[in-house]
Amino acid sequence: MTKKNQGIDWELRLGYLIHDVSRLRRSAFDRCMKPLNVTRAQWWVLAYLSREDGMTQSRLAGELDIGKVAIGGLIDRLERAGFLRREADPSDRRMNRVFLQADGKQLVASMRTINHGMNEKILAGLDDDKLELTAAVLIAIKANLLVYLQAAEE
Amino acid sequence: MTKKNQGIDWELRLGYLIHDVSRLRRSAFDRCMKPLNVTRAQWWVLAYLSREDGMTQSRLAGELDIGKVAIGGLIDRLERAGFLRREADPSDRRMNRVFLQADGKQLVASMRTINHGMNEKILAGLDDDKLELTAAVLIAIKANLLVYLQAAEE
DNA sequence: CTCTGATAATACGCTAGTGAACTATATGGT
DNA sequence: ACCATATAGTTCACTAGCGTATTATCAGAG
Repeated sequence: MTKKNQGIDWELRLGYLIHDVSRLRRSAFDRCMKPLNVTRAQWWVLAYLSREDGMTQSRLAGELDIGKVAIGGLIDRLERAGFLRREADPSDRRMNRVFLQADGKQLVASMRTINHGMNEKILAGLDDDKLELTAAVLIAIKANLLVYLQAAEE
Repeated sequence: MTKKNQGIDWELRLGYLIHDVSRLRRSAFDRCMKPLNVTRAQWWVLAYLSREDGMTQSRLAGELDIGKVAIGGLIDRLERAGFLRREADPSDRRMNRVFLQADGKQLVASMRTINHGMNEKILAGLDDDKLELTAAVLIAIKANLLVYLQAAEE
């Protein structure tokens, strides 16, 4: 009787919770970043780019796990806003490499501190042990999900 | 040294994880539901409605925590597909009440079983203790987030 | 060298969310 | 009874994601 399936069904509760927390976290994030006039999706692009400048669009899409189309649109908007610029790769003209501009770098710095502050408040009152176990459970779930999605591939 | 802040910063890791799991779970869900030709957002509408038929649009928006515009669009599509119907409230003509149609009820039933099966696979190999603690941590984070968002309100 | 197939990016059309402005209807205070 | 305010829903313009089809370019087989 230590196995699952009687009582509350965690399957559903956890699903709701993860969805909820993720959504609320997004809201909070967006609220923080609003004064900087940049969206969450755009922030991710800039953050990844700051760790490795000059990636191709496809590579970026892969890192962020979104489609080529989505990344194209994001880069469009970020380029229009002057935070980065596209540059055709000289050795393979199919590829665009994406480089942060000065404005973009500055923005990333501001965002990092804001983000850090927010995250601290959000995890207030939770000690490391519990967080560690939670992370482990989430990692396990993620692994299951990847298997599941892989299986449905063929 | 049992307090936080040295070593790995959980703030960031957990953030990524929650985001990831939520996203992957959505993907898995969508893949499951694809044969039924209904999206995740639409499924939520039908599920909530099945618990209390005849809600107003605003009420539904509140339950699902999305905006009036979003719910309007979802209901448009669901109505067009014949899963539900709008009906003006006789006592207050500003309101539309939304009712499941026979097709919609049937769909909800199919979805419940599919969803249940998926969730079981996703939580495979995790015992109740760990899941319980994870749920508790997520609930705490959610509470923090609500406080945080509330605070930023004014 | 050429043709075939893979890859990078884009265009297009869809769902889904946001906020702001608007219309129609209710309701409460005077 | 009337006007101000609040509420329900819609429209519009925007960001963001998906899948499919298209175009340009590259790279390898014959």
